[in-house]
Amino acid sequence: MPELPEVEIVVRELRLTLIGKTFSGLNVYWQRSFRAQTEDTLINRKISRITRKGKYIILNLDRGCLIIHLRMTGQLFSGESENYNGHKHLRIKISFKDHSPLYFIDQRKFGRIYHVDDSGEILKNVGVDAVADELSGKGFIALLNRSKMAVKAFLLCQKYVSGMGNIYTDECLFRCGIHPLSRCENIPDLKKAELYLTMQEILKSAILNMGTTISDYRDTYGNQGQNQKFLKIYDCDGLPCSVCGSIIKKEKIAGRGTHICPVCQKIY
DNA sequence: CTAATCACCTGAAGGC
DNA sequence: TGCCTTCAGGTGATTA
Repeated sequence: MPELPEVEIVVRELRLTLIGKTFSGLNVYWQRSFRAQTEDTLINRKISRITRKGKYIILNLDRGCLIIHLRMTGQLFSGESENYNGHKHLRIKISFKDHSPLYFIDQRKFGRIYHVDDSGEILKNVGVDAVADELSGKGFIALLNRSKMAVKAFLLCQKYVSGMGNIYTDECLFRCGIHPLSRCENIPDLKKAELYLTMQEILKSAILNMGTTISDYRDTYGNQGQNQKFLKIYDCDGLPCSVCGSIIKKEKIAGRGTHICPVCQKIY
């Protein structure tokens, strides 16, 4: 469910509510949602800093860190707006010394919370964040030049660039007129640069719109995002393309439902 | 190296 | 109503 913009919203909110808090309790209702890869206990650890890499949320503690991935249906709720005790999909409840809770709700049970000494092992195969300052246009083009993958598979694969998911990948490729099956190395340099700029713009404006809510995504207060109102291709199959009027089709590419304008998007 | 398929899970939607 | 299939914002392992 959540891709980079949705995770970024969650991270920004968690910074406001969790920094400086000290753990006092942990209840795990679905064992596989929680992985302790350290001898240390969470109790009495204090949250010092909260960061993000791709779709991973990293709570840095005074010792070790807690890494959270929401996968498809994971949600973090601060409990400020509602009490989620006894919720059907409550997998983990974290309590703090000030008695405030953090709920991890996850219908499909794919999400994970890891307690580790160091984030290195979990993040070792996660590439540079798609909106990080370290990823320049030149750097992005260099990564594409080295890949023979279909561009959709490349963007979905998190090891080169991280944070892109199915929605934003379809949106970026449509806006650039690039067919998702295009081989990265075959895309003209000008188009590669355009893809970089489009990716920055689409992800950043989705953050300004508080993320995309198709069905499950909510921020930590339970609010929906607004970005779904601005999607031009995702979930638009059967509708006319906003640029040329052709009917948008949907097919399976890179293992995912993929939305394409058959006229606007060119295969390279 | 790239691609395809399954596995992990629950629930909503559509066909018959 | 009910049963069956397919699909869903993700990713990791395994197999061609």
